[in-house]
Amino acid sequence: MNDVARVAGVSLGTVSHVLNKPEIVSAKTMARVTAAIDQLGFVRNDAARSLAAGRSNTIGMILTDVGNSLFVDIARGAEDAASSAGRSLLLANSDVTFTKQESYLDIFNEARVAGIILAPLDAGLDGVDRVRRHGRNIVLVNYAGDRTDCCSVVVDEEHGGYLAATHLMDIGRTRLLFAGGPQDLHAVNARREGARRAVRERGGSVSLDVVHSRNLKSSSGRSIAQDLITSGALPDGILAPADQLAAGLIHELTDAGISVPTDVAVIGYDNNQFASEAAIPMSTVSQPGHDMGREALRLLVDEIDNPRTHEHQRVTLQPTLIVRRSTTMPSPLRT
Amino acid sequence: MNDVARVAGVSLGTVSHVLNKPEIVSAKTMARVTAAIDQLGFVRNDAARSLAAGRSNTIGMILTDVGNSLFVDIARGAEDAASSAGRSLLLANSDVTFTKQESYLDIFNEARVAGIILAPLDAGLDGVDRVRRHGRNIVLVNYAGDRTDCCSVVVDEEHGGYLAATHLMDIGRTRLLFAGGPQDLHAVNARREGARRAVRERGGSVSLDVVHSRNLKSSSGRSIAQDLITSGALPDGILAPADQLAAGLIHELTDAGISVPTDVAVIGYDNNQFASEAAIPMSTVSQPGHDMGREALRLLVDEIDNPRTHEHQRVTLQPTLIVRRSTTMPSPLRT
DNA sequence: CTGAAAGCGCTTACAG
DNA sequence: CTGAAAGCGCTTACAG
Repeated sequence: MNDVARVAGVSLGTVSHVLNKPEIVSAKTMARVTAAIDQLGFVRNDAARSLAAGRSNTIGMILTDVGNSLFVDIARGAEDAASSAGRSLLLANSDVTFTKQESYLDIFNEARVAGIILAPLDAGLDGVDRVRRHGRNIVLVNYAGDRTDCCSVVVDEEHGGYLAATHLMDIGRTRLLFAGGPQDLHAVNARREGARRAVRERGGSVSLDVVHSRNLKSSSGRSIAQDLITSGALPDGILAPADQLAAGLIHELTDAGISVPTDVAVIGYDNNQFASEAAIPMSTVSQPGHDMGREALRLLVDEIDNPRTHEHQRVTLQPTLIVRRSTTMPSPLRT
Repeated sequence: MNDVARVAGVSLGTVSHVLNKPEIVSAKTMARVTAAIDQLGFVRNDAARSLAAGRSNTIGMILTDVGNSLFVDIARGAEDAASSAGRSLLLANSDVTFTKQESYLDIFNEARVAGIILAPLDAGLDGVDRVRRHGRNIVLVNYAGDRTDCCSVVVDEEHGGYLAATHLMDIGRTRLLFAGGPQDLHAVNARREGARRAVRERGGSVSLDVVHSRNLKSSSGRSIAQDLITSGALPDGILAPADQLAAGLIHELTDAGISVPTDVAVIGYDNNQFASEAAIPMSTVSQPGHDMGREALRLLVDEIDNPRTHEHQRVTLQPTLIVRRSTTMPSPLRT
């Protein structure tokens, strides 16, 4: 920047002004300085800028699992909102690992980012305290426990389960199974409760069984399906709290000659990319990932820009039902 | 850090030493300083550190498309290697958009990261020059054009096409079709050439037709399949240069009552997550994403640490064939 | 092994 | 509208 000032024949402060407050610089000076910048190929040193200004322009985002398209959607939403707001977004992948989440929190903290968007693991929100203690703004997305001391954007998981169960009952299924999922995942529990409520409200003779599994992967779906087949007591509608799990279920059922959806209708959760690509396109509950990311970034920027007037809030978005062939009676004639 | 020095009763420089060169500090001083750090909850300001040291500890990585699991694997590989090397990795998603790629390049350049790993678009490598002119280390991954002035990690795309075509011929297919893909994508062209070479080398009466498509999405696969069905001239083996495309093809063929793989064997490319989850698990060519990321980071760190002795090199990794049901004759009896 | 001091490249009141 | 100067929080030779 010194070089730029020399070449342009102005002072250091003036160069800084054309970069940060172009509106207070005269057109002539402006032109001289930008010419010098171009000529020299000058690129502002952001480390120095952050240090001098006491704040940075970039926002850090920590995703639970970039292999899950929900988080990719969230990142895209945040990215779109960030570029509209003139901020840059840097991503980190905690990869469902608590220590990685904590470590990235520290990295962003050391980098003095303007704020952090965290999609936290259920495992714990200790890091949030640590970061907030340093005055760093943080907003939680996708899961927020019961925290009210920072902004958060969550999805109504209970409603998602409710939607899925209601849909299965609407197509006439009466022996439902909520299949799989660890018992200690907040989202899974909420979805299960939503399904329970739907069945309760419907009344009548609809039953809802529950089985658990170690994780939400397709292998768990397969083993659940095998157990069902062995037991001989098949449900006629299955709710899986994840598309992967549902894919494993469908796979194994179909292989055993059990027809999906005729014998058993299956609905997943998350609307992952492959849900629509499968040979039996999968019904699912879709979470508004893009909106989640956008909202989270909006809240964060408000907190950064208006530290005095900002009030923490929890934004709850609604999931939507997506009906595909895995819960649709095949029509005798395809159009 | 001033506060830490005061509380510990040592000088500023000493605190810096315990953070950066713990081996030259006495045990007693070390203990006093770390105690003070804990007590104060001190977190080093990375902006100041980068500025004073003239270099940063973090590495920036720009991915073409985090929605594609290949890039997620690359990120994971780089992340693993980075944490072993004591560096932190920050991600950005160019989302197959050239302007975003350029903008992130500039952001990392402004941030004075220690180095950049770029998975570039075919669209152009201008930004690479701009960044290198500022002395920033950069390594290219997945695609490198013909650049030899920086390190790169690529996959032998031609060999991938060769593997796929050879496999189809090995299972007795003789009327092959290389289906889809824009004509201006380097990777697609190389895969097609590999397939051609395989057919040529095999000799005999195997034919290889080629059709193009606007993109690599499943909708393109569907429309290609429709055209084939309409024309009535079906191949008995199809190579698709992307799993998505293959999924669309399989979908549409199956819906029309054409059996995959009995009538038409289909092989995809990339080994995306959904390839194994599909109702007809898909054969595909797998790229070693994790290794690509790891290698790229290794090359970058070598360039950063040994600027004098470092020599640019291109590492070419080999893809592998993954055979699944979409190219396997179904056995009459399942075990 | 430790301390004092210069300097990294910016921003930002403050004068003018 | 522009310039001079202090200061952001560290690192790093250099003495001792």
